[in-house]
Amino acid sequence: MGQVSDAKDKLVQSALDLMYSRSYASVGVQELCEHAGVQKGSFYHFFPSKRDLTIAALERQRELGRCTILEPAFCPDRPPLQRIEAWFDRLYDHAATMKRKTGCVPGCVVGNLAIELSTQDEVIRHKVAALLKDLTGLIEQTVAEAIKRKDLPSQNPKVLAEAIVAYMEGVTLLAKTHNDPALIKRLGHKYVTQLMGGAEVRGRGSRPTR
Amino acid sequence: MGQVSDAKDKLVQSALDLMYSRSYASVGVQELCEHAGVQKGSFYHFFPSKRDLTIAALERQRELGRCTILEPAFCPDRPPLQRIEAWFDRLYDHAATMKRKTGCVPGCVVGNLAIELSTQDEVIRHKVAALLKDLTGLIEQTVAEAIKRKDLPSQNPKVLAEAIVAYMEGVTLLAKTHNDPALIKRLGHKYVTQLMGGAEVRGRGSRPTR
DNA sequence: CTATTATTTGACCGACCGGTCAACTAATTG
DNA sequence: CAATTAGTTGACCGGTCGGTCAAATAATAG
Repeated sequence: MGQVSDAKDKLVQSALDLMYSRSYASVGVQELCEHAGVQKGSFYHFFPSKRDLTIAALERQRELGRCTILEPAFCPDRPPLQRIEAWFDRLYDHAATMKRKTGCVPGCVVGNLAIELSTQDEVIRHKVAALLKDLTGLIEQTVAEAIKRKDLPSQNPKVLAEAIVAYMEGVTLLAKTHNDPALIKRLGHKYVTQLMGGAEVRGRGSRPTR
Repeated sequence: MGQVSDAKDKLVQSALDLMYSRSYASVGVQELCEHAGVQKGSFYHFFPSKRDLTIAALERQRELGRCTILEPAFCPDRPPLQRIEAWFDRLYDHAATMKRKTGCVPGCVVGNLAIELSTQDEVIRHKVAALLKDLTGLIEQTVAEAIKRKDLPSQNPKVLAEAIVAYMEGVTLLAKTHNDPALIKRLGHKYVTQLMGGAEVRGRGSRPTR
């Protein structure tokens, strides 16, 4: 009953687009509405506040990231260490595409909001932390598998996964700061491998995938 | 001639304090002035814009970071790899202190502004990039020394230094997101060492400092 | 057709934003 | 002393901020 609408979705997508390429604070409700082609009243019909829209946008980012980056890279018919390589490859491709399209390397949506809002908004901080925990879980499974296959020396997969996520966020931050996607390529594969203690050759092509 | 004033310094320090514990956008010129005990007109007597104050604050942060973190940690009578360990130790101490004092882990001033403003303000982006380049240079010298001493396998010190700075920013980001200084301790020493290819023992106590 | 419900509209709110300015005060110089 | 200069004051500017609301509209259910 009543009319139906895609305004909610459009608002969520606009929030993701605009906040990703700039920042939370620099995107006003006004601009959000214009970008989504929606009136201000409709905004507050669907979301009690700008913060709530942001939470929804983060939720959407979780799905989007899973479909476009994580699932393709962490596809189980690749050996585990190559999944992580493929992940960094995709991050590089994404950064390069964004730079080509917008002139800027926008970094990581999650990391961006984490840094901008963690000290100011506990609700958003928790949401962001949850997304990162999820990601860490995925990495943990992957390295655990690599350890089981003896592609990696025996070690605590949970802490290692945290380290890898940290490294990925740091590399992304540097790429954004220098506005240079090449940095991701340069700091990708090799150093993640070293970070894992996987050193020079170990685990490379233990299945003939390269 | 004319009266003298410490308003400029007070404004710079206030900017550093406030923007560090929250964000650039969330700190208004008004609040900045109140915190510094200065009138708005005085603000614009010393700085043409909020952005210029921010640049000055970043410059101050360079000196502050050098004195309180970098110089103590990278003191040359420690072997090079231990300097990097000492660096992460100091970062942990700092985060823990901030958490105790303010309830929040504020992350890294430079990384925070990098993420918040890199896509929006080229001037600030360049300043931030310069500070990170400086830091990378210091790390590069350090790892180059370690390589020369054979504490580290032969490799490109420039790229390795970038990787270490990235890792440090990433760890700091995670600590801020989870509001947990312990994360820095957990992800510190061990994984930096691995990142460098310094693996388990190599280079540890090659001078009897432990 | 009527009642109900979901959505849309756009004017409006007080607060705050970054920035300007002319008048004023205090210290120094000759 | 007067002149010069550096710093201070606080009112003021147009614009934007996040958020509210009452009335209008469109789709469905009975």
